[in-house]
Amino acid sequence: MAEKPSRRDQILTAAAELFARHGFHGVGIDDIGAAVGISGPALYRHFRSKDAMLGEMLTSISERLLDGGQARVDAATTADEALQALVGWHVDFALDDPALITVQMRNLANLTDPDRRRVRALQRRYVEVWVETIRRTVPDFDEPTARAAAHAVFGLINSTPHSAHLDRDQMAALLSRMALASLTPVVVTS
Amino acid sequence: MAEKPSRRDQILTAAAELFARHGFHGVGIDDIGAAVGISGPALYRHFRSKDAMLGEMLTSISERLLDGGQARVDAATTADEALQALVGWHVDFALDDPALITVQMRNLANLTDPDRRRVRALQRRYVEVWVETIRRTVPDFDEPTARAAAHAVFGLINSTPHSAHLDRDQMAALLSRMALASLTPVVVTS
DNA sequence: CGACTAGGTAAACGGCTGCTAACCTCCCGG
DNA sequence: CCGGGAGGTTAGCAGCCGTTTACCTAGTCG
Repeated sequence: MAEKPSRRDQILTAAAELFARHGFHGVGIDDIGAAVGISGPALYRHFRSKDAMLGEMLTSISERLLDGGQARVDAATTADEALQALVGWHVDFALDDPALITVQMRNLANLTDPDRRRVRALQRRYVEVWVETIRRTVPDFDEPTARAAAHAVFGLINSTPHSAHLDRDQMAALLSRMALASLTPVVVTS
Repeated sequence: MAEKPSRRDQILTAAAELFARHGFHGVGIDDIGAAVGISGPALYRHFRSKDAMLGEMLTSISERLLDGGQARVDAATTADEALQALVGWHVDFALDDPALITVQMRNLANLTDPDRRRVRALQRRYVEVWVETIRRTVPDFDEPTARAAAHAVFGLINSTPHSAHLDRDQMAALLSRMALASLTPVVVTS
């Protein structure tokens, strides 16, 4: 089978890589074309515009994140389990698709208005999944605090692309451990 | 006295704000001018080029981060104290200058080659300060792990700009607590 | 076999944008 | 009073870049 990736998908992954490295405006249509072996305007056989590529890229990322996260939480039986699953899910995503994570973090501002609305809505729902899960395991967080904590954990996990010094498994273990520890309820020490 | 900020500095802070919001390529020379009340090419009385603005901006940020961090560590007497001071320093910086932090995170790729080399060198030295401090308090981290952990903590703290739901002091307390907790040595529970 | 389609090309256009040029106006020291 | 530098202005150029156009293949299918 092997399910050869469609041209559209080839283009999207190549573009994601480039956008992640140079930023949306730092990448030309010709660069993207060259990255998949065709040149320049041939891309318009597959996408209506450069903006449309970014739009499709970001909405699909946001959908995958939300769906996967929701599924992991639903599959968990305890609150602690849910949080661990959520952290593991996001860590895996960030380690397996660093380019996509980077683009999602940095290039929201370059979206078309309607696209940005869509992506923002999806992201908000994903954050809500986190907020609910966090509040179930860390009772001393009120809702705004939990939301801020969720964003902080995203930052922690998404920092991945900048440091590839460790191999994948060690990195996953480290990030999961740090993320969970950062969400530990205050403990009175000594 | 009041030490009125020089025109150069006005321009740099305005530009930082714009770069943070729209990205380097997303901001025009005219936008920056308009933000300080003059228009367009007048900026060239103060900077040699748009790239030079970004260069000066990022090198000064990196220098401030390094110097301040080093000073805090030097002033501390114990290892734990040093780590707390370092975290507090970075948190304060991120909360007081969210635009600068954002630009430093996202726009390294837009620097001129020599500028990028300079900034990278400064950043590396700053990371080294963290690595040494972390390793003094978390003995079970080897050096690459400590480096990865440092980057993760940067990500955690630098996520600030995306969530201003809490007021400054609550935010500072939350971020410091989370950052320190994420660096806690493994504890055998139950 | 012919016609249509999918997917590619190279060439050209048009707008945006960084930067330069030419010029103007304070202000201030001798 | 007057000469020059500091700091503006507007007009314009040059180059880049997203997009359109016109054209060229292969396959595919009636």
